[in-house]
Amino acid sequence: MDTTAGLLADLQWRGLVHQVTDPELGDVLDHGSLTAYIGFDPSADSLQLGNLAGILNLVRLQQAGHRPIALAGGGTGLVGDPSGKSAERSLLSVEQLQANLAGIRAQLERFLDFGAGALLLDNGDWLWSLGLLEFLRDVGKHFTVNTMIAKESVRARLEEREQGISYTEFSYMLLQAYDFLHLFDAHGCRLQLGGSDQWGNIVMGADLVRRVRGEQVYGLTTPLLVDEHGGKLGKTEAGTVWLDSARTSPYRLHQYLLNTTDAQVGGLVRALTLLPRERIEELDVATAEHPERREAQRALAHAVVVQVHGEAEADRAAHAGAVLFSEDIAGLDEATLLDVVAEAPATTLPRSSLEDGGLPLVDALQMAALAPSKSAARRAIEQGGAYVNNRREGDGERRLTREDLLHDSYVVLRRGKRDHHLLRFEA
RNA sequence: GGGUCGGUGCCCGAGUGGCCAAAGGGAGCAGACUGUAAAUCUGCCGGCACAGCCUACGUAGGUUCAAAUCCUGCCCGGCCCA
Repeated sequence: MDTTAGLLADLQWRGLVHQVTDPELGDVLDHGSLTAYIGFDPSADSLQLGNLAGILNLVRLQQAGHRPIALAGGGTGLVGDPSGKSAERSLLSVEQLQANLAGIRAQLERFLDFGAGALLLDNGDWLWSLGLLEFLRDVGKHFTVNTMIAKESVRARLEEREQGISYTEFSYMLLQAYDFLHLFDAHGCRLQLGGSDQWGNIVMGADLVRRVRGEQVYGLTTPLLVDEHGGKLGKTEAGTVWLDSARTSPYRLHQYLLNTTDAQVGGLVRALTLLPRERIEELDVATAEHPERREAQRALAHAVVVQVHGEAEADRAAHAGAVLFSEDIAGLDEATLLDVVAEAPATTLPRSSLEDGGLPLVDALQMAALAPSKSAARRAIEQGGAYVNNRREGDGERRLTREDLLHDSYVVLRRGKRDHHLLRFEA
């Protein structure tokens, strides 16, 4: 890894730097080894696509010779961060939290080399044993309520007429500040990274270390990645895009990224892949000159799926997509058909359901979860948004019969342009 | 604890006895155009046995021929007072 260009400069070029507590951070990073951390929210048992940018920043740090710490918020997760939240969060149970931490741990191990110095810590390890009085005297004393209520995340909630903020969430920022102090003491950690919504929390942590230990530490935030509609990256109407293949299949992940808009793709390639600068600049040119080829989108989708699920899964996802969107399904031989459709969700039904006049297409669409209700399924059909074996159907009364079976066993349903589902009929 | 304002469909937000499955906007879905893009245009957007019926406006009751709209209890939240 070429570090002479400067790690911070590279991050800036990638559009991953929103704010830095001190411009000298660039020099500090380039002249010596630093320990840095990012906190991950354990509100689910899997990380999300949006977390990938943070994970990769840790990877970049490690590759540049620094020591990354991934901090799972097992303690703070019990309290809930008010940042960016308009409403009070519901509290997680301890058991739920443990399960979530285990899932997240497994995912992080794919990216960071914990054998080579990287650390994975759970702040529950020190927050659980922290006494209230000790905390109030040692930490609370260093902050005035005045600055606390001035924080954007708190002020928003104070001004909001319909929603207040509980004392619990109000205290969150102090806990996070304490984390930084603890990591500084225990591991010499001098840098905290986070999304731009973490700026306030990060600054408080850096302040605390400065006041209590008289040492200079740093903070860096990355811009929040958003999709073309200004929503958080990886949040779709169908749900969150997860890094866990059981929640979001590699195929779905691949498709999600392949559909990135031209305007967005450059930024995502920079943030979500470790591709070298020259390669990324090639892709920029490709997008500008031949947007219809979507080379950058393909590279993005491929790179991300390789990182998250491995080479084989990435290839399968790409191949399946290519076939599903271009060729005539009915013409495929059985092996190819199954191989391709294996990437799409599938449902097995008894063969007998095709008897007695057939299975109403409306029911089939609903069972395949391609429509939330029969009414919606009927509408989709009548509007021309439903396909059987990739042929459009317009009749709301349509029934599936043996005539529709491919290779005597399968029916491929499609809703709209891109949602496929395999029905497998067995005796 | 007292006062006061409020809880409407995925979200925001109108409605304040019938014309309300509930204006408007956003999100979402489908179709056309395209490049499995963006923008734009069109349609849809509670459910079902679908020209009809059922369920819905925090919750439980009540008044009325008729309630999201009126009354009462309860739950939840904001603000103010203690």
